[in-house]
Amino acid sequence: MGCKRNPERETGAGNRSGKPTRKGAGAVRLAELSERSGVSTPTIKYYLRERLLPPGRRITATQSEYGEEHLRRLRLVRALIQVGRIPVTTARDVLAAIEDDSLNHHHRLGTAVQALPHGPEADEADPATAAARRTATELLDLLDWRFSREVTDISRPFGMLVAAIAALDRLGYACDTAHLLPYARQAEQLAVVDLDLVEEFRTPEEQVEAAVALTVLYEPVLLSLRRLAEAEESNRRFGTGS
Amino acid sequence: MGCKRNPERETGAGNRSGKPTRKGAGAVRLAELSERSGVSTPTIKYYLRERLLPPGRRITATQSEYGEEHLRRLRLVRALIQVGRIPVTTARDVLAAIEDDSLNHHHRLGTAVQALPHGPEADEADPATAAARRTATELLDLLDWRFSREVTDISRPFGMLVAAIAALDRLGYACDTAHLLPYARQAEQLAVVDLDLVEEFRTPEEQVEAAVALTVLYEPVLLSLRRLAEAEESNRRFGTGS
DNA sequence: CATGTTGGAGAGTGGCACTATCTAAGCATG
DNA sequence: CATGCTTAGATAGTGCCACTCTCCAACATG
Repeated sequence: MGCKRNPERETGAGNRSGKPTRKGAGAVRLAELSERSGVSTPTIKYYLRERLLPPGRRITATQSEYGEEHLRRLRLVRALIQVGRIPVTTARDVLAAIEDDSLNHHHRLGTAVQALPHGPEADEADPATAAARRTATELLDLLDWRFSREVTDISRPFGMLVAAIAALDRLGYACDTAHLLPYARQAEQLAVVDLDLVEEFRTPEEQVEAAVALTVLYEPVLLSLRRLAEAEESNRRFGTGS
Repeated sequence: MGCKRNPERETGAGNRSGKPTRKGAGAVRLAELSERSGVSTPTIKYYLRERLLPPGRRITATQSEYGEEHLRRLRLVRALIQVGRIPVTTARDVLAAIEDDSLNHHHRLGTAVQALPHGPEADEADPATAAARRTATELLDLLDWRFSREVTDISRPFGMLVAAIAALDRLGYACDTAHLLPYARQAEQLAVVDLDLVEEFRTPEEQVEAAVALTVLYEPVLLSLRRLAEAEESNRRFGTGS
């Protein structure tokens, strides 16, 4: 505190070529990583401890240096946690899945999405849950989502869907396949747009990271746009009246 | 603990006529409210304390009874908190807005949505935020969302959108109006579907409650469907390969 | 009248995301 | 080589949140 560092070291700024920074080019130490990312040093240490960030290159017994890839990773972590609102431990699992070389392209994405937060487990004792499960299954059949259909028992997004339908049902809001279909059709179209975006990246690594980042970071975009659109539509229908 | 209540008291079960329970018909006390809702008595007490639930009808100095409207409210609260993942204090504000008689129809909804969680405030010092704000404003202009356009400074959904765009930008994912437009168009269509659903209710009170409940509870539906659709599309494009 | 339940209030719990403090080891300078 | 700075790593502490526990006096019920 009270100790301002002068940011005159512009060491290696502009290493934007794809390959990982090599041999200390553009490498910085903790303090500067903190400064550049806007994340406090204690928090970076915490992320290192929690393995959200890979350790830096060891220089001496007590010092390491970090490269552009650390900066980028740090920004990804912050985005996932702050904007995507995913818990720290979840973020670790998601990032681990992204990098798991033992899995193929599609599987890595699946594992990553599987780790995403999804709300509490549905209460299987509740009849509303059973009904919701039936509705959701029926919906997948109608949509001919064969892949999702196969794994309904273990898929977290499916569980999330069931829990939401059950809650709506308990409150007496009709929520059957007829109501859900338009939402599902929209989701289908969004998925196409998203995957098109993903395919613009060349390497599998970039693609998987992009897929996860886009999945998570477009969620707030989608929700905020829906809320804005609803405000707009509400204003159109009920505005300045009664 | 270790004390099972026998649920033989079916007091007034089946009061499902719209009007609020009157004069103790169908009224129950805390223990049974807990049993019927599946929410523990301490938690109900906590909600009463936090004013998420209105107090019961006072019978004696130390006892109150609760009607169907309490059961319904309790279910709404649980759904908002558990499925909609909104914080307890936020839920209180949202519910207060729903019931605020001083506001009109459209305004109550606006206030309720305004109270919804929205992530951290955008860091105005960050140039990415400034750029994101420009992008978002431009998007609203393109869409001709005049209503939202007027209140960009104070609208929480707008802030949420800006933060998300800024995060995507910082990570180097292109996120301009061209990319956002399809999402916004989808959101527009969803809003129409949602508001149609809302208009099926007759009284303004029901409509406002429905609007809030549907806004919040369809969010997990939307997100889970998108994740499922992405898995489906990913499987279609990359599945069983490499 | 004995036993158990209730509403109300305060304190306690566990989880989470940091945040603060400490230590030994370094490097930089004179 | 002395001095003053930073750093990695570990441990402990903080603040917030959503409950959860405990206690009490005032009933209710057999």
